[in-house]
Amino acid sequence: MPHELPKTYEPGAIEARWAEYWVKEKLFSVPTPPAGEKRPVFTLLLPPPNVTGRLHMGHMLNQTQMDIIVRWHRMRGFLTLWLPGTDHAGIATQMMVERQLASEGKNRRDLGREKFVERVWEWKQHYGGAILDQMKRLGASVDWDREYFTMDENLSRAVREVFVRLYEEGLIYRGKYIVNWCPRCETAISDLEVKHEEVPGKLYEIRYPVIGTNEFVTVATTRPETMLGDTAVAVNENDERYKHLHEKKVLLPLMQREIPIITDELAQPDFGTGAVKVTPAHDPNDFQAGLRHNLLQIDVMDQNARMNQNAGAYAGLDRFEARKRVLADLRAQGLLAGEKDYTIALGKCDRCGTVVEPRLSTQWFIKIKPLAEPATEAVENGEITIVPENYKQIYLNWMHNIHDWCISRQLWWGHRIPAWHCACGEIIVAREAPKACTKCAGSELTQDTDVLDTWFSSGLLPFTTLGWPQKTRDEEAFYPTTLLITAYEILFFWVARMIMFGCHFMQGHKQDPALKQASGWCDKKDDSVPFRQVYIHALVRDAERQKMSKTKGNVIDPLEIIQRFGTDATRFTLAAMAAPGTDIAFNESRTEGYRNFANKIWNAARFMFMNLERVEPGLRPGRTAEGGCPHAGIAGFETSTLEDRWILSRFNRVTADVNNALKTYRFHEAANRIYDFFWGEFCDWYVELIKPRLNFEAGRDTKMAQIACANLVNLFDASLRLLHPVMPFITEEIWQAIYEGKAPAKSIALANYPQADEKQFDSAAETEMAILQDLIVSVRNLRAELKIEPKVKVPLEVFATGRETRRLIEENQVAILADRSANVEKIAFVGTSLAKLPGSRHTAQFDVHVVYERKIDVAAECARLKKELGKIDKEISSARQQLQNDGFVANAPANVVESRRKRLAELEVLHVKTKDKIQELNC
RNA sequence: GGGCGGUUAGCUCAGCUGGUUAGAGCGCCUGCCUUACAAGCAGGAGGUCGCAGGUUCGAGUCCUGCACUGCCCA
Repeated sequence: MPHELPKTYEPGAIEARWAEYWVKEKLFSVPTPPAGEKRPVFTLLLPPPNVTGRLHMGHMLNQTQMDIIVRWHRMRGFLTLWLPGTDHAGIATQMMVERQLASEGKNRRDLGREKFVERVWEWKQHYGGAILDQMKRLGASVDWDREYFTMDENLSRAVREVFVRLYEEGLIYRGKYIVNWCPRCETAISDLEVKHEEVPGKLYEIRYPVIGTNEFVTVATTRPETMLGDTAVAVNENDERYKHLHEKKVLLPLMQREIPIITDELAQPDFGTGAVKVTPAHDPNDFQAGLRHNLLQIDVMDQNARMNQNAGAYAGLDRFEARKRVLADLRAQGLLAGEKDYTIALGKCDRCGTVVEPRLSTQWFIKIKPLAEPATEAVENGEITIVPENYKQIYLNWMHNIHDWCISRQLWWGHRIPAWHCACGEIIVAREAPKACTKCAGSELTQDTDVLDTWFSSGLLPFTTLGWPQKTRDEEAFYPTTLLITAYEILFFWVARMIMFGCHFMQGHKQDPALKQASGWCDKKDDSVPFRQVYIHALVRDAERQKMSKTKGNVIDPLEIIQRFGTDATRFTLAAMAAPGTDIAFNESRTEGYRNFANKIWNAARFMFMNLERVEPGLRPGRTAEGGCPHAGIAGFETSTLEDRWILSRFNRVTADVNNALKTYRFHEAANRIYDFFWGEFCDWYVELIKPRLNFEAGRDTKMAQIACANLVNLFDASLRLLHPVMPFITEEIWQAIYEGKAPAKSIALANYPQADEKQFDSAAETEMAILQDLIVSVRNLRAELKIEPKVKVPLEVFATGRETRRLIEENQVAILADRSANVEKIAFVGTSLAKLPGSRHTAQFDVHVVYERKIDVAAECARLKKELGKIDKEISSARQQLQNDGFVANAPANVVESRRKRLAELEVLHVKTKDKIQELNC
């Protein structure tokens, strides 16, 4: 089989095959843990993508990070539950199906509510699962057996339960208020669903004649069309300009309606003319003022923001058309006193971009303060930690200024509000449809036509997906969920609401103490929170740092990137660029680089298999004696040489770093550490250094070769496990191949994650290896500078400053002689410094001279040496200055002072050597 | 108006709690098809860490101000 491995890694077929295998084998399904379960648990809820959704880069980043963390926990022996599902996405889904109907020349009213909802379900059956299929292709290791949909019967029942309880507790109320209304979606939306945009506009000044005088009051407004609904003019009580007009009335132009002049703080003397028109039905501030002064509320628009019959002559006009007409008419009557350029903060519907109309309507609201308080405390006192920490303050600020939440939507798709209206006016809120009115016993009850905000149901998911309102073992074991990974954008929409609902409805909940302890959450007092930690990930932008948007046309399709570079490379790109707190400018060249990394791994594997084939089959690692998975480090690694000691030490350090990085969600650090290790140390040095040992020709030491080979395969196995959470596919492919179908687990995903063994840290080996690397690099360097033909072998002269260094170089001559780029013929040791010789290089530990006839380029060499000397001298003076400074010696940690001293000694040696050489060359 | 972030090599970005010589990838230059890999190997050039102060024995890292820039909220 290894013979058949293509020279270039081709991810497509391999990834598809494993993705399917993982799902088919149900590798990531987690049964309800029995009582007495002792393993630590890790629970993660997938932020449900919209059922209408298609995978975009944001999902891909989010899911990559979740999958990394999830696989990492699973491999470390946690009982790891990742719950997938989709969101019914009220407005978006309804829009989708309405569009479909429109193409058939129909609209939802033609169908009627019931048929329409059926139609949405049909649509969902056909197209709804797309994004989950895409997730499967990403390798997301979720428990597909537990997939949820927010409109599922059990979750819907939980939604009704929550609504009824909140209503009974007085935390849900119904009332007529100004809400944000989208005239296109024909529904109310919450404050959060309005996006403000600063646009250039005009501030118009309109003259209202004061009745019984020849005077006018001039009011300033950005929305002249709403004047048709004016029911007062306000001035500030203390404004001297208007004191004489208190208690008077004005005649509203165009409508010829008499309206009072009132005094109210609404009018700021320094804004515009100091007088403002008051339109209680079309502005939230005016609405409040209207209540204060008992003003009429005249609604002049309909649900599509067209002027209605209250707008007199303007009825039937769209609001923007009406504005033009109103202005023209005012101008004609000489009542338009001025227009000034003005920046307007325009509110637009998050979903469709239509300008939102503040509209007076009857809606359901949640009284939020009582819910917000515990949710604020949970974060303040650290029961929930938010990473990166700066989001904590953002969260708290928002919670401190939170407003009541409008939860009703005038849609057909969603959870219908469990309230029934009786002809007598009574409203009955109940879990199931009531038979008769609780007040008049009448049976003519109609259910409220509104549905709930989609976020209302998704806010409940952390507990409803685990069986709430029933008390279940799942809930006891897996709640609170461990972590939430999500985008900043939905911190308020979703995260805050989950915390509020969790703290409220799970109050008093206790997680199974054994599991809680095993999972490391003993220090947490509150088990009502929906999650212990929140990690907020960055935004993925395009290569020019622009936010991706359909309108800009700069959207990068992750599936297309995957197609070209493979899922592993795409995942790696996102992981490697995901430094906490900074946005990702997605750069394709990086992905290309990580595809190359995959190819590098692939070819290293080919090299390994090539050698494995020549060894008895018994050498391949198999099941351990206990029959379980390979242990959590490198098994069966024999350190017989310096490079063995070195790579083992490096592997353990990298393993420690990677585990630490993942612990703190430093994905980029984890990815980069593995990359540097695998490519820069394992491939570039270790594999090269053991090549001489892998010679199986007759007369060679086969025992030595076998050890080298075993080391190689064991190290590879461990490295694959280390990398697996980031690049699940290629690691699975090679890992399975190593075991030739007899792998100790069904998947590398179920093998053990490497843990560092500090006993295998070997600083001495690392220092020695660094000297050896310096020597080899010096020779390569000299060869390049002397322009020696790559094929020509050169003899070397070496002077070692210390006895230890000499021994080191002597003992590792084979390694030096085997280096293809250095291409050394033989090594001769000398007793005096070679630093002065042309064609030599020096470090503080050794001088090396390439014996070669060709003249060096003296001018270039001088330039290099002078530059080097300059650097050395600069560093020497700063080091001396530092060491002469009593404050430094007294205050700096001992190891810092010590290393500075050592460095200075080294620099002094380098100074002498470099200086001598400059003199020798007559620079 | 309030709040938060960014400014480090030609480009895209690392540099966590202040401590040896500021790193990577891509791009660029030079040389190599060396039997794992040209999606590769070897070597090289390239940075007064936005500006000005301050704290400190020591600042890319902490503080203040300024400039430019991005985001969120009202």
